Amino acid sequence: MGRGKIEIKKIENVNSRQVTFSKRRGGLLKKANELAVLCDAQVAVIIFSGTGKLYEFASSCMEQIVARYHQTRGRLQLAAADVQPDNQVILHEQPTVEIEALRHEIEELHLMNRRMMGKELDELTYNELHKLEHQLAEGLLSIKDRKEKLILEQMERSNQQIEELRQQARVSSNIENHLSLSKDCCLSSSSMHEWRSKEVASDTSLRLGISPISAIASEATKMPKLEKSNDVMHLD
Amino acid sequence: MGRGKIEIKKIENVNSRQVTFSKRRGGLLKKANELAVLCDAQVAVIIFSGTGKLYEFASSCMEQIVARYHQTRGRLQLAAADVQPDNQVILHEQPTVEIEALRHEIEELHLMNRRMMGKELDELTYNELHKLEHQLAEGLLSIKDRKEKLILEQMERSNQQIEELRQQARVSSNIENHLSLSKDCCLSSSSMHEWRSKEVASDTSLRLGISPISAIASEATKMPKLEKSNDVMHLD
DNA sequence: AACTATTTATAAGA
DNA sequence: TTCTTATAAATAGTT
Repeated sequence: MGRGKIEIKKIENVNSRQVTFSKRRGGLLKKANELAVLCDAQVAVIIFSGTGKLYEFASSCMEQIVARYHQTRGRLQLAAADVQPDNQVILHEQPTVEIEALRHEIEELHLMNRRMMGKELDELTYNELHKLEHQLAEGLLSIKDRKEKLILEQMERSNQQIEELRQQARVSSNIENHLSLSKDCCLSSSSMHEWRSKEVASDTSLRLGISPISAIASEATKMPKLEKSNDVMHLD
Repeated sequence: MGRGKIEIKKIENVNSRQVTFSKRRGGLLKKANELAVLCDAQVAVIIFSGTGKLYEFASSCMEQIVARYHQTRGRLQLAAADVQPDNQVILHEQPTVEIEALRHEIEELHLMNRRMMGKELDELTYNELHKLEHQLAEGLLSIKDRKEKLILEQMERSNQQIEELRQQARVSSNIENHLSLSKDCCLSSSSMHEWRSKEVASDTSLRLGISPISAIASEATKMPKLEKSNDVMHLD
């Protein structure tokens, strides 16, 4: 992508190597971010220049991504080692040591979770608190967006259903009956909380734990308010 | 780079998200390699798809690059990749099972973390989203409170210092000198982010991973705004 | 640091 | 999925 094609081998001219590094580094980090955002992926990039300077990108916490990498990789390595029992197995950890490490990681993740819930903040610096706040605020927005999307989808489905019922009613000339039915199927606050997105709902989603809310907080579950009134929602 | 321009935000259509992920993942890994070769840099890329699948590139050994990253960051790597040649490597059946269980737990915690950051929400029901939102909102409040507390504490310390300096100034009858000094020690936006709470700050707090902002996003670190002007803050 | 001629990546469509 | 192709982006070489 330039005035001429180049072959991919080390650029010998120090100066143009430096320039190219600067340009392509920016390009790589930008693309890493785009991939993470567009595809909801977790992406980490670490770059050390020839002179030892560090550049990095992490779509979320670098430590967490690296930890996840180790944890995923560890599993793969173990599986591979089980398949191919070598004579030299020095890379294997003693199980108790590995268990210790995993427990430690679990502790850290629990701590992170508690902090996201606003607990155990005492040891964090102002700067860290600020980042945490920023991240939670972003997460909150995504969650609100997703909720809104679910509502609108359900709305659409309800409308379709109502339309079908209306047409049936017209055919059977029994209007009152079906009107009372349509009242039941739309937007009661008690049924709202049971909605699921069509395809993806499964048992596992429950197991994968939204952290338990305190008993008191869960009592006061509120009806979501729809800020934007939408044409689709007007049933007439 | 395609038939049309797209904006960089999460692709909602699951299918095209998958396709784009596949294409861009390849592109990113290719470019990572090119940067490493052309510019003689050390490059590592870690990608987790939304479904948890791992993809990676490392211009040399991933472990080595990550270790160098940690070293540069001035932290020890506590991950499970600790290799210590042991003479006593007895594989019991039970530990393997326990390790599997621990890893499973870690996966769940990672998932929870990502969800709190507003990722991977697709499989959650409306009800679950609502609880999650509520919890995050509460957490956010706690964090804001804690930040405010840190600010007020710092404020108080600054005030004391200023008072001391004032008294010294009065004693030495050299007022102008100390006034200019007091100006330096209060509330510059650049120093704000470096504040630490007095007793509890420690190295370990960093390791416990508040997420670093993405390289791109981190350029635009903002000054926290103080919504509430407080008497304590008025130094005169 | 800018500027472009080109190459490369990739979005949309088949 | 994989291929194709029109178009957007990245960037090599130049100013």
